[in-house]
Amino acid sequence: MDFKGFAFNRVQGRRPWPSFAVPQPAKPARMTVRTRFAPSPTGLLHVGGARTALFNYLFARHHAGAFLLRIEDTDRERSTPAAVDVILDGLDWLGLAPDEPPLFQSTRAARHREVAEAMLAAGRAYRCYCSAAELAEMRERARAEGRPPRYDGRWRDRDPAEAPAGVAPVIRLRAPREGETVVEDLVQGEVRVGNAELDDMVILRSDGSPTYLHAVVVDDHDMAISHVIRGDDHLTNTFRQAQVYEAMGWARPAFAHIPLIHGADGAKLSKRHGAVSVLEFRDQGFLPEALCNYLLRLGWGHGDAEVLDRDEAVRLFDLDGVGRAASRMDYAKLTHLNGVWLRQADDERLAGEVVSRLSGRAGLALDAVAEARIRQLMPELKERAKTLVELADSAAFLARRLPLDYDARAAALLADAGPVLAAVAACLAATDFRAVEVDAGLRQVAEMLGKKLGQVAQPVRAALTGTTTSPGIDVTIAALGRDETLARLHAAA
RNA sequence: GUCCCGUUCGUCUAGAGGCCCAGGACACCGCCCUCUCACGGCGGUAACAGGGGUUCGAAUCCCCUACGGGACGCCA
Repeated sequence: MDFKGFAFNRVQGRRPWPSFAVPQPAKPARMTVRTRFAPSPTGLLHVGGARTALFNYLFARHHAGAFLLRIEDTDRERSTPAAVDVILDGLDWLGLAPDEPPLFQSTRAARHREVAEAMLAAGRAYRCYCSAAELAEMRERARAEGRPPRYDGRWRDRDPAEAPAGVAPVIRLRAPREGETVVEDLVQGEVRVGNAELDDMVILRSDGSPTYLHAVVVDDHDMAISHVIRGDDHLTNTFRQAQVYEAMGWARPAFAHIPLIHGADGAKLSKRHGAVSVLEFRDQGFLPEALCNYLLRLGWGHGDAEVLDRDEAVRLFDLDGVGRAASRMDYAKLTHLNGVWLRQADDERLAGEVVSRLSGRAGLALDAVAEARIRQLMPELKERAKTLVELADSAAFLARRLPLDYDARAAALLADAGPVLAAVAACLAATDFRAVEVDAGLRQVAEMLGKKLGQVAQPVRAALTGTTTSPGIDVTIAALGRDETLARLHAAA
């Protein structure tokens, strides 16, 4: 196995990879499950890619194997370090860090060329001197005649001596013309195609660089990948890749093509469908465990299981639970799931998220006092929010300073609430501001005034928060504390 | 155009010949709980794409049609 191609330089110093030590025990390599996620750095990690990564990760973990990352950056035009960081950050956030340092495909060009040359030497590939114009014309004619646009193999058996001068050739795979290529796909089942449908694909470009289809095979082989789990847009590519394995006499990995994710309208997922990038979901206040949970259930099911943490997912996940049809993003369900995970999340962690999301907002005093209030009320706040954005909004009143802004409904409630607020203030002043005492006090005031509890609580809520919704008024008052509560009551009275 | 894949409530799915006049979850609609908002509880509307077979019996097996998606580059 050759891992010399690993590029450490780009990732060094930016994050601690879980284990830099590459575990290569004496175990038979083929028996070990090794999966990989192989995105091309094009600027964003979208949810489809994230789910592919998740499935690869879960499958590897389930089988006590390794999960690897390969950055397919052979397209130097589009690949930038920033785009690589987006992928790394996204995976990191989702908790899908690979077990070995990422392999950058661009560092492996020499090896790809070497394999292509070997195929050439073995007669399993040949040089083709067709010009771009020639190929275009070939496709054009085929299309006009209603045939599939294929390379016709004109240099397949031609004497290289006839090569036109000054033309740099590409290397093409000498693919079988008869029979058929069969792929046993772990998700799609047995898929077969007649070899006559396939043409001799280019494996090495005229500039000596490898094509994607070729590089992937060489890298998967060299990385000892046992299971290739990828989007089903690659299904038909698999036939050609299978032929490369064939030509090199390499054992094929197992393939599993998982269906794609579509937007709510059933069309291919794109920006116009709303959030598609995982970092975007992070900014919109989704928790990584919620996104993972949602993505897991998209295209995979296990009985009625809906809410699954990482451990359960690892325990239950396997390819036989993966469906075959494309699924649509459902933001409502994701949001619901996020609420479920939010309620289960650690208060301290959520308080930290809220503080960082609130800091920088105008009119807020995020001092130690405010943070303490947020922490204290967090168990109640998180019960009511579906996203971190909502959570932060709902906590903002704890950090506001007088004078408060009242929204329309709150203002209406406060219009003639003076006497009620005064009575509440007077009553509370005598308590110790613990929730139970506050509750008892408010009930007393209500009874005294001949009002229902709600008729007292709502104006108070409006006076304290500037809005008409908040956690229970008793715990809200307790979190705000004596001085702030009384000050806000007086200000609104 | 050619090839490949797919099709269960609006959405995600359970279902691998009788347990299904199809179950769960989200969304939606009622009711309950209740100081607001949530949470929670209870109940409801809602699907096997269509047509042929096979079988005592089909959502489950076969064929056809329709629709949807994907792939056909010296992109990845």
